[in-house]
Amino acid sequence: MNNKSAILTSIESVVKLYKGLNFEFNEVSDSYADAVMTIKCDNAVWNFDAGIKSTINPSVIGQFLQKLPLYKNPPVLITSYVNSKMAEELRSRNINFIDTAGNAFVYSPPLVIDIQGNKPIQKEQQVNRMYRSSGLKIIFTLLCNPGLENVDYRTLSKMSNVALGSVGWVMRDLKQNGYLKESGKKGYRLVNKEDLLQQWVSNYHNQLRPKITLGRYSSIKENWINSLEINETMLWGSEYAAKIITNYLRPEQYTMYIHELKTEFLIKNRLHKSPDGNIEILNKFWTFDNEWTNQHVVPPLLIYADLIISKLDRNIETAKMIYDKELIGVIKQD
DNA sequence: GCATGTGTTAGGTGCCGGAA
DNA sequence: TTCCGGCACCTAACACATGC
Repeated sequence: MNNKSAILTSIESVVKLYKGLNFEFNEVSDSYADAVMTIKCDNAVWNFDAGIKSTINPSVIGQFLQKLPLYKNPPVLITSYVNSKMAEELRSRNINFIDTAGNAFVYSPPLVIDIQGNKPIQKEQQVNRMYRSSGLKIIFTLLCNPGLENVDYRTLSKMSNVALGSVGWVMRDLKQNGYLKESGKKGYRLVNKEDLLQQWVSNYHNQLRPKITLGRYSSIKENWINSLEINETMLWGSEYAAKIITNYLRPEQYTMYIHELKTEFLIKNRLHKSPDGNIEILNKFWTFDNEWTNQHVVPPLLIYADLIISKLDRNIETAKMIYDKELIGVIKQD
């Protein structure tokens, strides 16, 4: 049983406790929904397109919002646990959800379900190493460099900037989770990349991004962006990178990925720490170059992830453009 | 048989969260 | 605030495979 089926099985036993309502779940293999949830009450019937997620965080919400136009029925998020803060945010955005702890918000008048305050019944499952920071660095390298799954571990460790010892553990997890399949003479092949990409985006926000964030800055220079001294270790991410590759977005936030942030760089560009600044600097965690490096732009996967996390409509729209233009071709090569 | 390349793993280190 | 234990990650050594 995969993770989604396990969550669905738990949900089925939870919703039996909702008196007067009959729930049915039918798994589907659409590009947007994982299942169709049907609620019956007296003679009334409601259908919902369900997205099943192992966790809920801002990036998952972003991905969910990106797919909204595709849903045929009102959508509902099904997950293991939604904490009270996240539940409040989902309610405020009118996003339906049900979790395995028994919390739910389903608003489709006259049907209204709003159950709060239930705590998770079991401790979170042991997290795979592949979704820890070192694992996420390796997966990022693999997703950005198709065919790299058969290079030796030392090369992969250098490109991903993780220790050699970690590579073996992560590759083992990728095999165990069905993302790395033996393919005869060709060695191993990365499969199910679309799911892996979405998992990467979700976990990047929680696990890796906080560790590589160096801080927020503002510049005291007017028109600083035009006089910025760019060096070879600095790449644009998020909104400004999206502007460069799509020419669609007008950036309000500026995200830089820098290999080693040096004081001279800050002094030259007159950047100073500011919690509300519109310049965010993060550590560039990978060492490989690709076609985007010359344009001082991070790989599209990272731009996509940062835009999705922002949860802003225009950014999500741009993320979808980048997904369709730059990512779908790579992940469909199974 | 030796050199080199590769994957595995034991032990050390540092970080983080919870308890006092 | 400090201490402590658990955990993730890294280093370095080891074993094995391969090619000359």
